[in-house]
Amino acid sequence: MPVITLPDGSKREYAQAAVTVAEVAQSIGAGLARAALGGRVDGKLVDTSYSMDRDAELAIITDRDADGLELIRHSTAHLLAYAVKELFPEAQVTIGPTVENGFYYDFAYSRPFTPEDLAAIEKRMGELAKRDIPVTREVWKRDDAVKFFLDMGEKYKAELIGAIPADQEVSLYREGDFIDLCRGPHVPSTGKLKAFKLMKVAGAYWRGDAKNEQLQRIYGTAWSKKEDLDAYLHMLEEAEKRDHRKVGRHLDLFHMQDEAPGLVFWHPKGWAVWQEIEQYMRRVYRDNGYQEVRCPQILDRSLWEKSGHWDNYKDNMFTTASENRDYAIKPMNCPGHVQVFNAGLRSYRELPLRYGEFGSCHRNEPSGALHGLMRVRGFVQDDGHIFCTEDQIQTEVTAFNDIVRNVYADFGFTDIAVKLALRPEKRVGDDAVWDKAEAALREALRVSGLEWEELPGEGAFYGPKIEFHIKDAIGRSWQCGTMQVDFSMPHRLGAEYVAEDNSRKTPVMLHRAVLGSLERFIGILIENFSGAFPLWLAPVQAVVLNISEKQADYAEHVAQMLRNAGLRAESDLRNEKITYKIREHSLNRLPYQLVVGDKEKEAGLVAVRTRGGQDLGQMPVEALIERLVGEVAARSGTA
RNA sequence: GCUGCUGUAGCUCAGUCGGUAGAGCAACUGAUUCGUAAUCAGUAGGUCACCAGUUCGAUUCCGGUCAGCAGCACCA
Repeated sequence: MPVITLPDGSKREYAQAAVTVAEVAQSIGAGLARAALGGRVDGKLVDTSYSMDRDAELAIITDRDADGLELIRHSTAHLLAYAVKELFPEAQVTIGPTVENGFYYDFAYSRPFTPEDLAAIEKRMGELAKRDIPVTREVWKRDDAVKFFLDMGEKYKAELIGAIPADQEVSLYREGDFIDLCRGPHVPSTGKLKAFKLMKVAGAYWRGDAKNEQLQRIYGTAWSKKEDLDAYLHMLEEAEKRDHRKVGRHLDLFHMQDEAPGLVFWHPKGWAVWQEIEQYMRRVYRDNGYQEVRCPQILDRSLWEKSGHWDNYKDNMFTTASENRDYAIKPMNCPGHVQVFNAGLRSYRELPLRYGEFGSCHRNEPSGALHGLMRVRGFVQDDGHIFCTEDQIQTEVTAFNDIVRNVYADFGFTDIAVKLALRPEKRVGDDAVWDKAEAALREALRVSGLEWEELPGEGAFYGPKIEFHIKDAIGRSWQCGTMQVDFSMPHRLGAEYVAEDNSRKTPVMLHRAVLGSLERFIGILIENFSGAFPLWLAPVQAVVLNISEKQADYAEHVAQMLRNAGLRAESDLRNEKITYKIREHSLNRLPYQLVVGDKEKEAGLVAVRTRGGQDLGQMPVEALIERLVGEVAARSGTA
């Protein structure tokens, strides 16, 4: 006679020996019974058919819960598999998990699915959902399940089940003629799935390993109601509109071409943005005790062998040769900075010694990885290396944590996630060194009061790293900053300093970058602002528009005054109607449009319009300059 | 790198069931001198990504190469 406690604290006692989630929902109300997708019993997610034979805490899951949406997505993945098996009986099922905004299901099939297949599958899914077929759970012995799937010719599924310990029972879910191994839980019937859409088909490796055969993955999105689905599809359109490749072309910031895959041609306007950022970061270097250096692009192979890059990173390095010597174009700046350190006899008194460089690096990324500015083969990092003692690590790392957050705030990013990537399989240095390095970063994060997520196996080959991820205006996350502790490379490259006791010691090296690749960071900025850069970053900050030819000289005079005040200003003297010019500059995201006609010319004024369409009225040129200079200094002015 | 798709004017795209191509915008010329998101008229612009093959003839069909897009793998 179980007593069920509901989330509001109320208790319900049931006369029978055991009661299901569905029965509890029914006893509360018919509406809830219809809405119930599953339950959470003592914190564990279960089906509505789950039976409770003792006292329990129960929350009924509906599509209003985040868990309910997960259930819907997971069940929609199964519905997809159901439809595929009906239409393509030879296709073998594998796995179908939920992902952000939806789900996917991987199938083994003799050929890729076409867009027409996708449409047919989606149609069948709709029909199956409409028939409101019950979804039921069964518990089988593992070996029975393996045999069952093998007999059906589902070798992938059998392999998955075979990996489960033999003494364990497995759960299978049946809907109509379709049966699938699954941990569950699932919605009680297919009719609960109302808002879904298949998005795309792509190859994916069995068990995520490039050495295995490639499967056909179908991606879909699913929501609890149609309005949510529509809103999501609309968001995707918005993201497409602000795609940096498209915006970059439209705003004439940069281009890329076939002869230089993964490499960027920066146009004057894009380079103006770049320079603003680079000069800003140069001030950050200066204000935080860094000295700027510059090292060669190409270094002899022997140096890369010593640093460990030749063994661990060769596949990604561009190499070249001359007069019987092999060289590599640098993929990282660290070995160069060690050479600068080594060029003099260092004292402990000089530490910490901080070098910064806008170092141009090249990495031979796989062709399939290239993506606009986000993943390139040639890029510049705001890269720095700190040579210090073990005792100084924590202070340096915590100071860096502050720099990172201040810089991001200046660019308008305040939602920062911190991750700690730990030792990878392919690495230099013994485990004791890695223990020490990982502990140092953990401690520094703790002292900085940051929360972080740990990523085993994701570190650099020479050391663990803190990663800083920023969230952009439409909720996407990007890795930018990094801080890595390296106990290996200084030793490998022979870095030493004279300690207090006159002995020679090896310094610790901290690898760090705030923005990461400038190319990528600018790509992120373009998408974040949708091309409408804040005033301080805008390639052209103001344009002066004359109404007719009579004010051409005055318009150019105003533009010159703005330029004299250090602003990036142009005049647009074309013989076009004022509405034409305004439309064009607004589409080009130009922050301030200054209209001058006879009235303004006579009185020495400008009529100010912002790119948002706001009319600020007439004002003296000096007043405008004061306003703009103030906004640039404050890094505001995103109007 | 793998799988699939794509490559036509500066941009966005149409088209050719095999007979060497078209629109809008942009550019250029002329007219218009205009008050807050598109003035009108005209002109010019393409080795249809590249290389082979089939064919009387290929931008179109076949093969290859390169590049791009989506996903996977990779992202030190």
